[in-house]
Amino acid sequence: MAGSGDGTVGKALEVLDHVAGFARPVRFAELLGSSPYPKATLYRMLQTLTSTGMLSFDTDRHTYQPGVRLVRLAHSAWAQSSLAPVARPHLDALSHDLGETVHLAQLDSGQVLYVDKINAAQPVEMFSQAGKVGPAYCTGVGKAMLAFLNESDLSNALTRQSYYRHTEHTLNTPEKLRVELDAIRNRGHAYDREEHEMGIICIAMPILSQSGRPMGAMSITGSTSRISMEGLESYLPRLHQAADAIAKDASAWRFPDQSGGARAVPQQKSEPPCQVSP
Amino acid sequence: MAGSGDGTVGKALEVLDHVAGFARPVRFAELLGSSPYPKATLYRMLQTLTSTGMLSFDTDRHTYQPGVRLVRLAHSAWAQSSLAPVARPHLDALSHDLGETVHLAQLDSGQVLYVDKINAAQPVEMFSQAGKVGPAYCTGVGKAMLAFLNESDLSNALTRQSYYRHTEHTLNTPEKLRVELDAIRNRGHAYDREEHEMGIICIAMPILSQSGRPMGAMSITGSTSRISMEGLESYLPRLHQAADAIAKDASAWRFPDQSGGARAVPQQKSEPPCQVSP
DNA sequence: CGTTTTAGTTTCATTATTTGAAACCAAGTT
DNA sequence: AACTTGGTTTCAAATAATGAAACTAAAACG
Repeated sequence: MAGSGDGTVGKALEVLDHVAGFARPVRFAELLGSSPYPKATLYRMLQTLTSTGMLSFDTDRHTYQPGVRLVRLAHSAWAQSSLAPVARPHLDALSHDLGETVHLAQLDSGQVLYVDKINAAQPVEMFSQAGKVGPAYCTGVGKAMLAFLNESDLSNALTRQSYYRHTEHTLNTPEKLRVELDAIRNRGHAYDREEHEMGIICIAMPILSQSGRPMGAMSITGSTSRISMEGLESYLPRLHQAADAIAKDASAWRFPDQSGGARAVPQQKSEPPCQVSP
Repeated sequence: MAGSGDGTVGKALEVLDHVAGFARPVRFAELLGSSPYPKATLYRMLQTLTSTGMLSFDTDRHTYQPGVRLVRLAHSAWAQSSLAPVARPHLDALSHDLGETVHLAQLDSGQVLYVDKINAAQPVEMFSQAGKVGPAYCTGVGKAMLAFLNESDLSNALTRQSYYRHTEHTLNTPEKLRVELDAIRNRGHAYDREEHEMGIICIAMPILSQSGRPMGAMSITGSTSRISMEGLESYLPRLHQAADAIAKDASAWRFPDQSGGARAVPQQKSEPPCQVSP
């Protein structure tokens, strides 16, 4: 999707992804070794990304890592997304009623991106959970979304899966997966029968737009030691209701204050209307 | 910092900020009206940003907004930052012991960027809190960090403040602020006496690196209806202890598994080692 | 202690990309 | 049907990115 064809900016963002992909601070030489770009080019790209705050450079350790500017931008992305903020109260209610862990995910270039999580047991889990990516072919939310993709998007997505056999239950070929997706489409919801991680099962449901496109998916997750698939299945009506409600809210949703007025000026930095406590 | 001088990538990121700054979906024409770039240029930049997933485009409404790819990148930024993940257990403990709300912030181009929050009362508050930005000149954490900046960074930061008078207690000139910062430097901690929001007070302390540079700041916040400044002040020893502990951990911190081995390859997309539940 | 490696930075002529005025197109309006 | 508003494409000129190679700093070595 990105990269070749998107000019200099695309390349720079590839480098950014590359750095982020290491999931730890990384040195120039390491990046160079696994980069298609020649020394000087990579060097200057890192310079640019650093000076723009997308990367940060540790002068002591000589390492690069994703910069804080991203956190700021991501907040804006999350808050404006039509799904996550709207879904939050529904997820809260669901998790509270059932006492189970609830996930909300979207599809991002063939992968599952978790955009929210309400954990029944532990208290908070911020970014450390939202923003994580996972495989689509072997998770409940992933399969729930894939099942409702149109053929062209689906075949595209299917080629992007690794089909790594995480457990003995993993559907590890596109063929097996397609059969499962057909079943999910008919049934309206998906299961994860320890396909990603032994001991973890879930029941998931897509959140569909009016046009039938999957905007996201939500799941109720449990460990086999605590709950059976039948137990999860008993939550189906409640899950269905929540998914519908979210779909309705998200579709209806127009951004607060679409007010016309003259040329609106963007919220400038550190301007009056601030909402954060000290 | 960014922008002019950073070539095409810098310009593209300026546009990204511009879109994010609106804090709502925006149309092309709106952006054009408040942009220094000519039509065609802006148009192509938006195209590029959209095709790279940094922006998303709503085809129905013809609006742009920050894209989900940012959420993914930000997760990586947060998880790798040497401060936030390390501080988390300390903040949890502090908030739990005291039953008060605790913030963790860093300075980002003269502004306060909240990177974590433990809320005593309400349960979860994810992204909606982390990633938010606020003013430095009228918040406890902001002043705590400013006070320990070196002169050149400080004078730079001081020019970037809006000095908007949020409340009657706001220090609304650089001069008044400098006097306060001197006091904070001597005292070692900062107060927010309803300077940002009436009814909200806090006590804040910087988290200093070995070299004395402020890596971040943390605060204990309360509403005047529940607690007095004297009440907050009684938490000082505990706050001091936590700030020291975080500083120590963050300084000592080296990224887990700096393991040598051959050329390490970045975690490729949807590869085996996945940590997210379904 | 001087030498060799390794890691990171800069140069500069070449090449490719970005730029933006203007033309164009497609909906809606009057 | 003519007009406006909002968005997209063109194309020559201007600008920026490229990368081989030269260079420098700082470790590791002998």
